[in-house]
Amino acid sequence: MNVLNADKVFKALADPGRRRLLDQLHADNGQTLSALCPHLDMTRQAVTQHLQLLEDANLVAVVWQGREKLHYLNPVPLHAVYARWVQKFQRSHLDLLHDLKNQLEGTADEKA
Amino acid sequence: MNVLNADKVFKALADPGRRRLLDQLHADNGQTLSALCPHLDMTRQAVTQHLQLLEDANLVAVVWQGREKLHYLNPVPLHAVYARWVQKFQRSHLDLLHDLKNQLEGTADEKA
DNA sequence: GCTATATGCAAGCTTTTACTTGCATATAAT
DNA sequence: ATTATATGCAAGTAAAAGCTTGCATATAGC
Repeated sequence: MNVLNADKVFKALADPGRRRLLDQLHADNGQTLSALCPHLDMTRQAVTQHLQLLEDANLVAVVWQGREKLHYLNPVPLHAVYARWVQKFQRSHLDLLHDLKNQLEGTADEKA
Repeated sequence: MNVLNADKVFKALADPGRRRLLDQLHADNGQTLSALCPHLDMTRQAVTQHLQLLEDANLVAVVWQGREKLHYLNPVPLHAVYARWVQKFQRSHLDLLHDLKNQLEGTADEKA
C-alpha cells in the first residue's frame, strides 16, 4: 500500500489538467510552480491544488530551493499500476473475441 | 481517438467500484448484470451506471442474450494507456534521483 | 395467460471535485 | 529597507459524480 495507492493514482490521472502537468514535467523535469502555470489556463492556486494531488499520489516529488518549489516526476506508481492493472488483463484466454466465440458456440468452459 | 479516449478510460478506472467490476470480470468473464451486483454493496441501478461508464471507455463490451446482458472485458484500452502513459514515463534519464542529483550538483542540462 | 426474472429509464438527493477570489508570508533583488 | 517574486492558506461557488427510489418493459418459465 506504500508505493501503490491505486485509488489516489487513478484519481490523480483522471484529470486532463493533471495529465498535462505530467507531460509538462516529462518535457522538462524539475520545473517550478510558476513555470508550470502558463500551460494550464487556470489560476496558480488551482495548479497548486492539482500538483498537491499528484504529490499525494506519489507521482510527483517536490524539492524546495529557496522560495522556489521544484517538481519532479516519480515513475514508480505508474509502473505499479501497470503491473497490477494492465499486465493482469492482457490478452491470453481473457481475450474478448475468444470468449465471445466460446459463448456463441458453446465450445468450452461450461460451468459443469 | 478511436481506441484510446484517455479521459474516459482514466475516469472509468478512478472509481473503486468499477475497478472491482473489472476484477470480477477478470475472475469470470461474461457475467450478467445480476451476477455482478452481489459483489458491490449498492443497488442494481448503480451498478448499471458503473458498467455503462466502463462500456463508454471501451473497457467492457456487452452481448445481449435473451433478457440477459453479458459483460466481457476488453483489454485493448488498458494496453493503449500503458503505451501512452507508462512506457513514456519509465526510468531512463527521467529518473527522479538522477535529476535530483544533477540539480544539487549543477552537473549538466543547464538552460544556457 | 400469469408470474417471476432481468433489465431500462429518469428524476432527485448528497458528496466530491474543480476552480476562484482575497489575503498572508517568506525569499530574493535593488 | 523597500519592492518584487514565489508561494501558501482558506472560504466560497459551481459543476460533476455517485447513488437512490420508483416505475416501466421485455423475456422466460410454469
